[in-house]
Amino acid sequence: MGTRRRGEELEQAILRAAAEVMRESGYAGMTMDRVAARAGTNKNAIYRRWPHRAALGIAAYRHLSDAALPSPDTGTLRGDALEMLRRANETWSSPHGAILRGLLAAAADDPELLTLMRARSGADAMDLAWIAMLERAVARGEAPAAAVRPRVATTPMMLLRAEYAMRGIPSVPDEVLVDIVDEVFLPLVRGRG
Amino acid sequence: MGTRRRGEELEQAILRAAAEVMRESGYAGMTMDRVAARAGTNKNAIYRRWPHRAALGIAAYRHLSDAALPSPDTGTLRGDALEMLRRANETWSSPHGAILRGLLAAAADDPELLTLMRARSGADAMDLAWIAMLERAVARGEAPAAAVRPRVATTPMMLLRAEYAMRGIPSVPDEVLVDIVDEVFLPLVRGRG
DNA sequence: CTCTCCAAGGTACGTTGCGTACCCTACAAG
DNA sequence: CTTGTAGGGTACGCAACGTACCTTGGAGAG
Repeated sequence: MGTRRRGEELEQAILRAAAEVMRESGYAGMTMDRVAARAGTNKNAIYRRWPHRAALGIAAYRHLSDAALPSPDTGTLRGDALEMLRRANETWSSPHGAILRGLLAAAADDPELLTLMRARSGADAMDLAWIAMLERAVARGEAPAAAVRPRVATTPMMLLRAEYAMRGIPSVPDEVLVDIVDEVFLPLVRGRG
Repeated sequence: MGTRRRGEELEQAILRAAAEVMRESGYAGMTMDRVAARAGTNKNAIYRRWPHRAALGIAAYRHLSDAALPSPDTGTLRGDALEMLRRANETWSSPHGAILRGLLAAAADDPELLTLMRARSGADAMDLAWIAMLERAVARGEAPAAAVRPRVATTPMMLLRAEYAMRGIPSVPDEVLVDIVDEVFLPLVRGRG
């Protein structure tokens, strides 16, 4: 027989299996027995590594989320902002996003898990991208330097997230994205001049 | 013995029991057996009325949520806005709010339940209060008429909600509320002039 | 080369909680 | 008085989580 897997190798196999199961049936359908079976091992091996299902789910999520997209550079602040929102909207409304929402719901009342999620889902990197975007706009003379503030930079994504929480969810219509940019973000940036 | 309860009377008893249990142990602790026991009946009577636990939870939630507070009127737009946010923050971070979050998490992937929640939790009434607030500010000459736009009015509450989703939750620090008002809401309103 | 120890495998179990099935009983209406 | 319907009691099936315990492979020390 193939030699018995150990340590790192086994760990990767479990994570891969968990990711596959989540892709097929979402986080809700990711049962420990199923993951164990799929990975060709048993629950012991899993529980020796992660304390509970949620932790495994979060750990496995990174196997789905791939490299961060490069920051868009359309030449205008409006174009960049819209592009960022559109990409985020696409990601969140994909099957991929459904999994993330499932995880989020499961972690919703456990702050410890929530911070884990934050780290894995690249929310912080996202904020930095918005700051960078604003700085480019300032360099082009398109926005006042005073507009480069964290609260301003994070507002559009925050609004998009809240929009998800309110609606049934799947996908936010494009008009809303345009609205967020034209009615909130740009006035906010320009108002600082 | 007291005569056997039926129809409306029994239904109310069940809802009251469910609300009590939720108050004590949150939505997660609201098991069907417990509710039945507390109501002095059995699960049959419950399942004859609600298809599943979530539906009962949502139905019982109205027994906790009481009348809407009156809109604040501090004399300044800034004061009103801050007061609204502070009240919302208090409500959401109370035990009461914990229950609501639990319900929300449970309903998160069922659009049908989500709309039910929206109706019960009075989110729409909230938006109207913000519009009214803006109109008073316009009447006082404190804000340009062009600032009375739905997207502007809903932005602070949206930001607060997103803040909850991001953090572990319980309570958003007051500085954040001040920030939302001073860094986003007021500039947005004034920028319209 | 052998021994030893730990991680992995196998399997079964205890527990909780949802939702269902049945059958018995009170009570209201005809 | 009869009868149908809603309540009550109870037990069950089932899915999943998390745990216990024992057996076995195989890597590394001596």
